[in-house]
Amino acid sequence: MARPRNGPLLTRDQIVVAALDLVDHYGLDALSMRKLANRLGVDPMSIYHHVPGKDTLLRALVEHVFDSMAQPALDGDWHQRVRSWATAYRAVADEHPNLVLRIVSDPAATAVAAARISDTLYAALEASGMSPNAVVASAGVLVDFVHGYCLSLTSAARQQELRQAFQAELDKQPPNKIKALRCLHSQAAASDYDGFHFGLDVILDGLDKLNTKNPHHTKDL
Amino acid sequence: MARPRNGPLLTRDQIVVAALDLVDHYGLDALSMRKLANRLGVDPMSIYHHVPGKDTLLRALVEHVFDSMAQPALDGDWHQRVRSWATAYRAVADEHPNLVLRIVSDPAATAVAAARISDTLYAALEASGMSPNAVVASAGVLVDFVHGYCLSLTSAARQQELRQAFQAELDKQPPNKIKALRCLHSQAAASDYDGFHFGLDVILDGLDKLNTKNPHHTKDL
DNA sequence: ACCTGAACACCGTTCAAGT
DNA sequence: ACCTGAACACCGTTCAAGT
Repeated sequence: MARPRNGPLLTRDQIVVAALDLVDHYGLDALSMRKLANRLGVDPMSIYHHVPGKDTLLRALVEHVFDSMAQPALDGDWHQRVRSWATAYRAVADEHPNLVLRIVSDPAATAVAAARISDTLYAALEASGMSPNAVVASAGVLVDFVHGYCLSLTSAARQQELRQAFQAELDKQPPNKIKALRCLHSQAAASDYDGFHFGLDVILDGLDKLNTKNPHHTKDL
Repeated sequence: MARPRNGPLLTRDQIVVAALDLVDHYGLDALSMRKLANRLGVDPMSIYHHVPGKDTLLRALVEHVFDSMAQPALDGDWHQRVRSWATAYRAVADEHPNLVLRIVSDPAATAVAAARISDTLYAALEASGMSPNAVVASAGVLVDFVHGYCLSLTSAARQQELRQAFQAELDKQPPNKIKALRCLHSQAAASDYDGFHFGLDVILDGLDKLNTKNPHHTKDL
């Protein structure tokens, strides 16, 4: 309760936690330096003594959520290890859906965050016997898929809106062209099927095929 | 030169084209209703007589760029047709990198835009002999990968910044943990290798395997 | 019907001033 | 060293008024 006599009123960590709370509860657009200061009971400008600006603050948010990411399991075959990595990555997105857009769109933040946790992904891929070049290329495919999937998850939170837009678009199309689209639509609306593991399986199978076709390949990607 | 006596000073199409031009040249953040009006030589509020607000305007931009998307080829086997679809989609992102973030993050816009062009993707997947459920799931994987890849392309435009952040992060890591990361780093910096086709090949191979393992499967996704 | 300008409720950030 | 308040240069949008 009693605040320490000497310590600063504000710490960088308090700022980051409060900002993340704001984003998680009210969305990325609801985070403004002024609202954040208000929530911290402080003058807007006080924040600038601990963080250089809003952009740095957002970067710090991304770092913060990746710091709390679960360490992927290190046992099992390489398929399982890759799945474990992807699942841990996805969990971060699930816990902070309002931050996903920033996670996937800020290259610096992503690079820094990814560096902390992607050793396990590279190690898992190396365990498959791929060449270093293939490891890098494969990691790229996996990261891109996971990013795209996390984005689609975020959109799913606004699925009602999406469904309406989709329905309106469907109604404008000639009926003979949209059988498959209606299928997607009803699928997306009704099913609780999770495309995440399906996608991982497809990619892992594809990497298997690449390995058998081309064992110890080094430069013919 | 002479403007028609009766027509309105402003049309929705002029607004969309000018806004896209602003985004393409100066970035998404540089698009403000006020700057747009200025560029059109008009009062900021005049725009609101043709477009209800900024959000609708951004949605219209996405629709506009997808309207100009190349129609994917309809010949060839289903692998080629999927590649053709993905390439056409990617081309849109290449031509409007500053809009990619909006494209992948606005579910309504994406749904509407995708409906216009994804018949070809579904048709291609159906030609592989998959069940309708598998077609939908496979399309999801492909869309997610393409979205993730397009985002990484956008980031690549700011690769210099990314590389610096990455280097800084590398220098902080213990040297024994980062061999693979350094590999990625130098690869990303030096190579002109395109992960796009590699990713498509991996996914298509994975879908092949799924088809042979499980011909005419219907519900065991 | 279309366009305008003033006004409102916001932003991020700089700067000089306080303790 | 840390915090504050006024100020600057912006936003998107409402509203009443013009033609």
